[in-house]
Amino acid sequence: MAVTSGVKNRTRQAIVDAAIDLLAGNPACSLGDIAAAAQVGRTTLHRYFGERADLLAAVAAEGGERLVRAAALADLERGTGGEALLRLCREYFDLGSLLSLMFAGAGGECWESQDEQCLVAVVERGHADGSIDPALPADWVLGLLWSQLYAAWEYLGQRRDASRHHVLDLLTRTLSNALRPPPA
Amino acid sequence: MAVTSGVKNRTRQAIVDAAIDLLAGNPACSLGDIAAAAQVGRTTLHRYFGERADLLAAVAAEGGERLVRAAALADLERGTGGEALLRLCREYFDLGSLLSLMFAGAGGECWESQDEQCLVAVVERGHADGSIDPALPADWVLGLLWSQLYAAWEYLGQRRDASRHHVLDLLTRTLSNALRPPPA
DNA sequence: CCGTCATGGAACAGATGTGTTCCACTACGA
DNA sequence: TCGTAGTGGAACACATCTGTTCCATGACGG
Repeated sequence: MAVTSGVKNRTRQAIVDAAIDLLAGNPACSLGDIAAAAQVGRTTLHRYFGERADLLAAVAAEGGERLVRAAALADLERGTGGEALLRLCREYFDLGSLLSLMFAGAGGECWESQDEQCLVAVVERGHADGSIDPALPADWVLGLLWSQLYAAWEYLGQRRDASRHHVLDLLTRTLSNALRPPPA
Repeated sequence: MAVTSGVKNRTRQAIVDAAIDLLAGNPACSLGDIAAAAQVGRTTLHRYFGERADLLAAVAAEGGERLVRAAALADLERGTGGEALLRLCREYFDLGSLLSLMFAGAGGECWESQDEQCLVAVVERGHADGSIDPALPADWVLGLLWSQLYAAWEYLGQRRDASRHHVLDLLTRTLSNALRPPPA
């Protein structure tokens, strides 16, 4: 049951990708719009995802995978907690419209459930090694990470003249400053 | 034409208030839900706001007024730009669910149009007087302000044990750190 | 007591989205 | 050439939201 036809896989992926892009802009968008964006008939979409909830679940699953992949690329075990968090931030920034989806979709309930614990551990490592202000609770730090990521993504979308690299630089600077512990 | 009946004013205000609360949680919520939340018949709601768009416009107007009022309370002319921005942040924080609405409603297009310029001036004052890192563009700083406000509001909503004052303290600390210029 | 003011409920038509069924078309391999 | 897999279009019933109309009720002042 593992490998379906290559065509089916590609169609399914096209639908999920289109769904992520459109739902990021408008969480209430219609299935017809998604099908059109995926260049697929609405009938075909329903063949892959019987109900809207099925598609949303697939989107959540895909989003979760991308987050896990990004976290893996960030190599969270290396260096101080603060450094690891900044690397993670850079990887997350590449996720693009998925970032908007996290905010629109009730702050992301599902895909973070187990990943959350892992990230909390990184922040607490930062608390211990002095790279993150211990006065900032771990979940506050993570909320900060997400909100600044979203702000950066929006900023990039509105100011087309700003280069991706420049925005990432601003993001890194403000986030690392925000987390920096007081000079003791 | 200025003063309608006191009853009408109160009913209208109740509808707008309910709309702000519900739309903040779900921008696609139905007029029936809003009417129910305002403890008003759907007929009455339609009597005050012929179309959904009319209600949304009233919500935007009310939101704009609240923002302007908050900005006035912050006394933006006083002190350094950085200090003024932190005072503004504290005032905005009291706006509650309106914060969520700003993000859900496409990042707030209308009510900021003229206010935006005023806030940009405050940030630039901060650039000049050395209280805000000049490497951070003004609109980046404002985007940061909004995103952290949203994060703080969400944090307060999820962790009911955290006191309003404590969250405001976290917000102030991280925001002022993020904007602080490098030690030169 | 009577009129009006503000309201709520019921019912309706129209629009939109959803989920389903049925049929036709194309590509591809046996 | 034939059968199958994957697809798209048309049509349908169903649900929800919207905007409107009509009528009944309670409050309040003259």
